[in-house]
Amino acid sequence: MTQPKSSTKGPRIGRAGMSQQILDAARETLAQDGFAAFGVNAVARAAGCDKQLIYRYFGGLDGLVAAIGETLADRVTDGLTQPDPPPASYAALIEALLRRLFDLLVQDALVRRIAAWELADPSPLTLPLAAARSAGLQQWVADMRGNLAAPAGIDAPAVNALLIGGVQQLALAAAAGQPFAGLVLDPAGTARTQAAIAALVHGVYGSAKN
Amino acid sequence: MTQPKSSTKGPRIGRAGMSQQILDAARETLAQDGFAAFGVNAVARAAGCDKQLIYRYFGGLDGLVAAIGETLADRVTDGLTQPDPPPASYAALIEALLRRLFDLLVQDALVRRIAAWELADPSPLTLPLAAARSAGLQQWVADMRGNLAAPAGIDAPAVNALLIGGVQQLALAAAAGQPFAGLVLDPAGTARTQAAIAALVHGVYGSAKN
DNA sequence: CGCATGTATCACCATTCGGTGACATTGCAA
DNA sequence: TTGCAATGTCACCGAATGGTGATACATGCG
Repeated sequence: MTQPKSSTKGPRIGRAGMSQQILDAARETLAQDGFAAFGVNAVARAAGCDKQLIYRYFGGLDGLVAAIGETLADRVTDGLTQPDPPPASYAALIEALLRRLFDLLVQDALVRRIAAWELADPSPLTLPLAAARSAGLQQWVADMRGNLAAPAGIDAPAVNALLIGGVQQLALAAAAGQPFAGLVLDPAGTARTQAAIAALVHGVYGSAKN
Repeated sequence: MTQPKSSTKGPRIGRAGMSQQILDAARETLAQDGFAAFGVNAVARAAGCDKQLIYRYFGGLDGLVAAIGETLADRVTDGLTQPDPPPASYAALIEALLRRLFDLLVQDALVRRIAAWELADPSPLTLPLAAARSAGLQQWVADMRGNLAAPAGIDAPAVNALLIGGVQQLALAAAAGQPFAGLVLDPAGTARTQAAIAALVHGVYGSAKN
């Protein structure tokens, strides 16, 4: 009974396979349990391997987070992209961005958890993550903008930052199942949110096709 | 040398004094280090007493958080209040609310950390905190509103939730020293933020004195 | 064959955490 | 004075954390 029937040590899937497995487990752990539960032990458990491999292949948690960050910008851009006609105005562009960002955050737990992480526990670790998320947004805008421009006399970056923050906040609260500022985020509340987005965007940027 | 010169045990400041000391230490710990570092040991260390007293006087962390929550609504309402003329329009009311909320969150680390806590790690513990924060906002609005009402045809609760969320998000990012959505939150960025708030509010609610 | 290199795991370390029981001291009250 | 409840501290527990050798196994190369 003591003889090693099936070898438990030694290479089985190889470095490349195991690295990918660890990376997937890290994403899943972070997406499911948030950054507070995100550690070497938890990831190793989820990956079904020894934590030593995380140090060997990624140089610790830092490297693992950096690896997640490298694919994050594309994940955001892809998550925002849907096949439909290009926006006819700057207002329509921003409205589409906000609506899809809301949907993306509600659906993609990883991106949502990362957003929450940046806010609650900013650290050198989260800086590249924040940059990657921002880059993903900007990439989508660059892809879709065409030659649309914001109306003159309005500080579009500041206005957009505010709106993006609002959407992000509501999406985080929705995922938490908590009402926010008196707004309950059930399906009906979601519809109201989208209508409010439209009202705000067209209120500042105008409904005309500029 | 073994005789107890100055007694280290036994009552010194009494239950009331010690409870207050613990409560203060809890607020400071949460404000300084955030919810991730907020635990029985950390609070007891900061209060300079044994953690057993936290269990005795508050019934554990839960009760301590609840005690913090009880004073939170008033803290928010007071933090928003400043002596100045009542708003002349619904738009001015909301604009004042948003500007002051931004300032409050930037200055009051405790309120800010609690807001971040609700987002990053929602739990039964944070529910009363979220409710208290929301109640503080609503109390201020009730005090200031007079008989101003939102323009018809606009879902004011949803719009306001979005704007409040945006302000909150920017304030959290500012405290973290991180740019948000391309907006750098130095003094100049803060000025731009306030201008963007005004533009958005008057865009949806109109500049007229309704 | 023999041996080095890469792969994967186990065992262990010090530290911290939340939580509890036992004990010393004080002050009030009978 | 005696007794007792309240106050405050200490010591300990099991569990979990991040981190580091040492070891077993597999493979390829000479």
